[in-house]
Amino acid sequence: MERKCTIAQMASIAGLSVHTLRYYERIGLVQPVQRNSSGYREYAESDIAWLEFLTRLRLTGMSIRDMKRYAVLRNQGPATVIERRQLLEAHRREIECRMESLKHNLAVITYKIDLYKKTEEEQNERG
Amino acid sequence: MERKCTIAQMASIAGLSVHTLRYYERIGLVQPVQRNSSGYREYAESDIAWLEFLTRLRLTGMSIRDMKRYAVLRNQGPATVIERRQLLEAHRREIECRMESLKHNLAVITYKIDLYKKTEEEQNERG
DNA sequence: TATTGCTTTAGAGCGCACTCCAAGGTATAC
DNA sequence: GTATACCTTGGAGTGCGCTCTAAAGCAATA
Repeated sequence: MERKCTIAQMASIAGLSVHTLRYYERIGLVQPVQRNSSGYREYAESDIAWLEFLTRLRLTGMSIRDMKRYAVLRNQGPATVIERRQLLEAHRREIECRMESLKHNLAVITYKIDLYKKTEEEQNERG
Repeated sequence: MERKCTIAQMASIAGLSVHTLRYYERIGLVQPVQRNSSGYREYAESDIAWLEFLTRLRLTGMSIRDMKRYAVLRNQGPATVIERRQLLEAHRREIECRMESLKHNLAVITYKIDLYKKTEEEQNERG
């Protein structure tokens, strides 16, 4: 017997707003959630992992459009594992690329910070 | 004597669209550009470095709002170097944070990719 | 002189990813 | 019963960062 939780509880667990949870369901990122007799959503514990993975994809810059592609494949079952892997691999390459770019730009920004420090020292000497 | 260039040339050099160049000027990220007798913009070579630095800030996820703050400080001259350094240092911390998060999420995604590979192998054996 | 291709402006439009609202139903506590 | 705190929906609104349009003027070439 799986524990159920309300949308507010799930929002708190998954670190998303209730608005976002409903939005994700509406656009098909999440399959229709079970309802109780009053029509309230009843999230299952098993939904947590999926929402967390979605959040990971978002945090790493995947667009909702691509997340949707992934979600659709996932819903189609085991036949799509190759395609899903390829999608993730493409995303991984993008992340790696962006990390490289970040690293480089970080170095330039650090260089600039050091220049400012020098300028500050000179201002102190003159002042 | 500095070389001048048109907005289209600058767009090509800076890797931004002419729309974006005008937009950046309009919102004050870039100070009013010199004009020739016909009212056309004449970018100076010295504008390139600033536009490239702005692009670096954007690429590293700084909001236009914060870039504007930085630009305003810069326009106020040497008196603001400390504040500018602090702003960049705060931004650097954010970049470092995001890189850490990317690194972690990348690991999870890689883990998932490897799981898919295993599944694929099993499917092949059974198939 | 006409065409093509650049430039100008104010202002509108767009795509994204939410975020919120109004109007109503349900659950719990007092 | 009633207060309040949650839940539902469709649809509108928001903030961001551009991106484009219309209407006009300027420049270079045939």
